[in-house]
Amino acid sequence: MSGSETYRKIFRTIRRIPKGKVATYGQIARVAGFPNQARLVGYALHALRGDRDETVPWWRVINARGESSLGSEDDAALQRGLLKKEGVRFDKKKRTDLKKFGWKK
DNA sequence: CAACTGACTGCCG
DNA sequence: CCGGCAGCCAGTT
Repeated sequence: MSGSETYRKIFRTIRRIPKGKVATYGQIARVAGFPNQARLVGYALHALRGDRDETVPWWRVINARGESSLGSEDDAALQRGLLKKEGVRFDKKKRTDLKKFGWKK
């Protein structure tokens, strides 16, 4: 179990991301109250993989480069698919424009 | 208890 | 634009 208070704040923040927008790990961390701890966000989401009960839009969280940071290209493709369904576009390098689709808090 | 590891990031060259 | 590197944290071994 990873029901720590820290993770809850992170999940709560991720749920605020509006549909059709994406946020970076670092941004989530900052908004949740943990500046410079992007990795912590990555951890929280990684733990989420086993807990499907948590309704968190994990696919709206990407790295600072604007691309999916998932290990396998397979999962990355799935994430892009979910985002594309919400209107987020990716270029041929599989990157998205954070200036345009980035979540403006 | 120390060493590893990983859904990250900013800085350098 | 891209690879390399150190800082950061929590959960595992």
